Amino acid sequence: METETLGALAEPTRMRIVELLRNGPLTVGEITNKLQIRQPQASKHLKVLNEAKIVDVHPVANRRFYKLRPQPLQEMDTWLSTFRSLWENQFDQLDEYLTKLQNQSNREE
Amino acid sequence: METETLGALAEPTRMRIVELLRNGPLTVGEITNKLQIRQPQASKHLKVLNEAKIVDVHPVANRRFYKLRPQPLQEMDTWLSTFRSLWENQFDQLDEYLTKLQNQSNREE
DNA sequence: TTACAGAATTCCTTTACAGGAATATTCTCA
DNA sequence: TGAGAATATTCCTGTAAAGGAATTCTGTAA
Repeated sequence: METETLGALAEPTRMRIVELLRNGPLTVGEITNKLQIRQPQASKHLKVLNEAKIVDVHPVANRRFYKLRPQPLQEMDTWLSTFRSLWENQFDQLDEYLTKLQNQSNREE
Repeated sequence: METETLGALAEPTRMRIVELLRNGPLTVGEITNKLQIRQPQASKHLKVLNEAKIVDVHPVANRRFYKLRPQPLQEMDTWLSTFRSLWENQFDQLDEYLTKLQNQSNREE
């Protein structure tokens, strides 16, 4: 999967934008209002998200609606799925648990 | 979920380290060799991953074994699951499909 | 056409971070 | 204790990226 996707999401404001768009497309102005940021910053962040193909633009008259694209997030999900055994496997969980226990007793020495 | 997790992974070398560690713990030297990078860079990247709680260290004699911690990746997975309807839902897929079709016909004009 | 609203771009400054090279630290074992 | 292997840290430099402010672009409606 693309590190560009992660890089684009690794910025708090952009994370919030993506979370907003989970509920459907929004215009730049709506995003600006909901996040209480300045319009140029919103546009700049949206540009980054757009270049990372995380969002699409749909102009309607004077406005531009931004909308989530499934693909990059889906690719992240697929990539993460290759790690799922780390926490779905009982033995690994037990292992982590024992490690924590051990750390605790170490601290007591 | 933490943007720190995403930031740590949004660097190609660190992604590769995490992917290596999927198969089990490795020492700094092993990572250095497998990735063909310099040892200080390996240590530096591991430090970032460690501060993001993506890896744990287990000293054994002279070496330090680095091991994946499930939690941050699991949190990413949980976060992504809130977007899963974007690509699991038939209607959304159809919507994307129609959008692509429309873009194609636009290009032909 | 003009004026205006919505959105994008540019310029500037500051800060964070990556790699290279050198050096320091830590642990083991003879 | 001293040497050496494994790893971490420091210093330097270049670069990318974020926010603020100002400006520009674009489409709409009168």
